[in-house]
Amino acid sequence: MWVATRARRSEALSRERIVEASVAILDAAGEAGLTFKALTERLVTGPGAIYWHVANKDELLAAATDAVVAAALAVEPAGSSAQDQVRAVALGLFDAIDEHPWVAAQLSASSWQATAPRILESVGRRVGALGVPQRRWFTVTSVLVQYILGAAAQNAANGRTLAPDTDRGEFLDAVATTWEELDPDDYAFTRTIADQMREHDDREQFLAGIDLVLAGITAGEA
Amino acid sequence: MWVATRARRSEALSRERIVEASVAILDAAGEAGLTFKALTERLVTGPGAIYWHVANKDELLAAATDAVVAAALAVEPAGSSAQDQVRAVALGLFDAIDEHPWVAAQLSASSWQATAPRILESVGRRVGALGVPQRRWFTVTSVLVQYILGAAAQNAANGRTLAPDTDRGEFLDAVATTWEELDPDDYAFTRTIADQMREHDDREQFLAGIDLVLAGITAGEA
DNA sequence: ACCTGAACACCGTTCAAGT
DNA sequence: ACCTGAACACCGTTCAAGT
Repeated sequence: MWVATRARRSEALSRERIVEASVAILDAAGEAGLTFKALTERLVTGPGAIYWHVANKDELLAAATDAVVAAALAVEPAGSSAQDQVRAVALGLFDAIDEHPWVAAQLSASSWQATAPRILESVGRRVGALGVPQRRWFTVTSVLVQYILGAAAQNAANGRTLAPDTDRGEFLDAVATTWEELDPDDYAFTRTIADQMREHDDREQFLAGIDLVLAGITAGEA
Repeated sequence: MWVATRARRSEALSRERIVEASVAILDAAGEAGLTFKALTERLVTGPGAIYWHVANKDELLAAATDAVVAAALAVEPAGSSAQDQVRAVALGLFDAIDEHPWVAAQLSASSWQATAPRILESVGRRVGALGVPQRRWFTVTSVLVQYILGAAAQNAANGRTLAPDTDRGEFLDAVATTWEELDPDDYAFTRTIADQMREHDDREQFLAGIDLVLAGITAGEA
């Protein structure tokens, strides 16, 4: 009753607990849901207590983003070949951003600078193992990371657009139908691929993109 | 004096003028700068007048984004080969987002849905011209678009981080130095490429990425 | 050192009233 | 049909006061 109660009721406030609560709120309610009111209610304090540990809301978002990325990269990727490991790291980030869609917006914001080395390092080591000559490491790794984050961001954005209860099949069908109804003169191509969009799988397509880039790297151009 | 004055003083309010003013404010002051106060001052009205033409702020941001993207894609890309045209379209978008960095955040937000067909169409036509078999059009085009937007978004984010008066060389040097001071055990790779980051050119690297993807497409994998 | 909570300036949005 | 501008609810941040 004594010690246990104290621990359960209100563990001392800390940066870690604040970031943890922020991630939970962001997951549940999105970026718009993360307010100091929501935070203080969840942590049972006043705003001043939070400002003691964190400079402002931007820093909070950056810290929450870094926490999610760090967790995603902490999983040691299975797969023996360097190619498989690149795919595993890429998919790990893709899934993490898919589960925490608000991360996408943050990664193309200023919090980027703190998290960049983590991602560069994890992808870059495998680029080295791929046999890419050292003078191309920076370029090749940057391209891979840009593709990974770009694709993951758009996937997350698509997911966010949906109301939580919508059927994915219905949604894709609705988008495809919209595309098919576009002006044939201006949108001939988009109309043609509408049907392929109807049946595509996001993760499969993401991996196809990784394979495309890997094929380009192996082809040894650029 | 009579008609001219009326025209100069306050051209009738319209959705178009509101979007135009929004783009100008976003360019000058970023996303945080676009407030209804700033808009009403610039357009010399009250907030109610703006709400008559536009549903809410989100719609305003989406419309501003679409205007910038449409303008970037309206330029007919020079270059004879399909490969050159892909590069030209890609670079057009890259530069547009570089000039209007706030577009980056919007393109991975929900406004995406309205602008997507424009970009798909423009890139996709050249993918067709590349000789890619039709069943792969959707995948290949999506990969290209994801890379283009992902890379452009990160480039824009990097630009935004800088104070407007900072020297680019100094900034890159500072980041590279930070990387070189990372823990050698955890960041062996990142330390190795720090020097390449110091001297890289963003546009060149972006095009190298396009070439990598194009090489992958030509290699015929995936 | 850490926390409280009232207070401040500001923001998006609404709406009754005007023309 | 289009515009005005006061009013509302809410938000991030500060700070004097407490322990």
